[in-house]
Amino acid sequence: MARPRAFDEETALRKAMDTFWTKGFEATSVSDLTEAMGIGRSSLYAAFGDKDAVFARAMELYVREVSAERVRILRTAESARQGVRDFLAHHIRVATDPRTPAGCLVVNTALEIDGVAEEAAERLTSRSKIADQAMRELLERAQAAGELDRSVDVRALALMLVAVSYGIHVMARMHRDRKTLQSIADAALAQLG
Amino acid sequence: MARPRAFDEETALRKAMDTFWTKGFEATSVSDLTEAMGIGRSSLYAAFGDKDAVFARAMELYVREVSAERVRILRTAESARQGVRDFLAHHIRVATDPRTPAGCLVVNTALEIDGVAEEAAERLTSRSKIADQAMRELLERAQAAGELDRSVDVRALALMLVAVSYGIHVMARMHRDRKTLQSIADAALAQLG
DNA sequence: GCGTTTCTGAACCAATCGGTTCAGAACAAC
DNA sequence: GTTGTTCTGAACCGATTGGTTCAGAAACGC
Repeated sequence: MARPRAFDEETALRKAMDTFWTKGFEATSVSDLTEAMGIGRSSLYAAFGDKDAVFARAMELYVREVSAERVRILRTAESARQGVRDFLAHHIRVATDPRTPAGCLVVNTALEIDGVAEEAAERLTSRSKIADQAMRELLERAQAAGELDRSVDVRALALMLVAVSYGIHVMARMHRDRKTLQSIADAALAQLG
Repeated sequence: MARPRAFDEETALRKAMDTFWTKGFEATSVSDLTEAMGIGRSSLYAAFGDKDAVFARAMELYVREVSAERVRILRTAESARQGVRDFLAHHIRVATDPRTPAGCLVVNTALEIDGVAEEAAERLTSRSKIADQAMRELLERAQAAGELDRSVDVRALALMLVAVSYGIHVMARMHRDRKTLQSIADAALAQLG
């Protein structure tokens, strides 16, 4: 029995996510946030706490909607080749989608926040390990199935493929040319026959 | 016939470079700079102009000392395999050197500055293309010499290897484990037989 | 309608931001 | 030592930062 919130929390959070994604954490002021989210200052503080909390919630949203899909792709893949191809294609699609900011929020902030906020960096690190692990397990399944040679170091190869996805996001911030990024993914795929 | 500068410009610039490298452009205040450089505020403005100019000069220094060496490695390599190995090894060495901040100043700022400062982003982009080109030319030489199969797309492979180097810098900001990064480089090298 | 609760916009806070000014110390040439 | 120049530290600037407060509008159950 009270006045209901005039804005949808998730909609507002999505706007905040876009802002952080585009400008980075440090360059985004609370005024930038309230403007993008279309809410007042006090509403923001009442609903979320402070700027750090908004960022944490925005990152949660990103991981839930974007990163999680990639892990799903790896876990449900029927072959290493198909899984890696779809994994990289998803990275490229998000990185170059004109409806969303360039690159990847996680990669952007991983490079920005370290050396400043220790805890946030650690959260990111542990999150990134989930994808590392999913990639490694996919390659191990492929090795067991005979798709991949027993002699290859799956841990190293898994991390290398994840590194390529990071590199794609860095390049997406520089030129944002879909075809170029796709050719990079193809070159990486050559590793899998 | 005047009072000489009490600080060495390049030494001070190197300190500024480290600060930007560690904290990023936005998170670094002018006070951070003067403290790290060991000079007064007005000395900084008299000698360099403003914060943006200090950053530009620091970036110049980085490119001159760090990036240029990588291009040299690629241009003087005797084989694609040796060149790429040394190229990636240099990236890893710099990214994990305890005497310098983690990662790569160019990669860090490429992700931070875009969408904020257009011109600076463009300068970075054109700089990065120098390394792209050197890598491509190395692979083309290898192809002409028969080291690399004629069927491979050298442009794509070159960009893929550069993307791996970017990915290595992202990972260096996350964990900074030299051995892990080296194994990634080894996995990428497998592409060259 | 009423009363209660919660949200909201605007005013406000100290602190810090990038940037400027200036009086005087420090040094080189003579 | 004097002169002429330049560097330096500190005080200062308006603007903006992240964050708080509060009076009143708005919406619910009744």
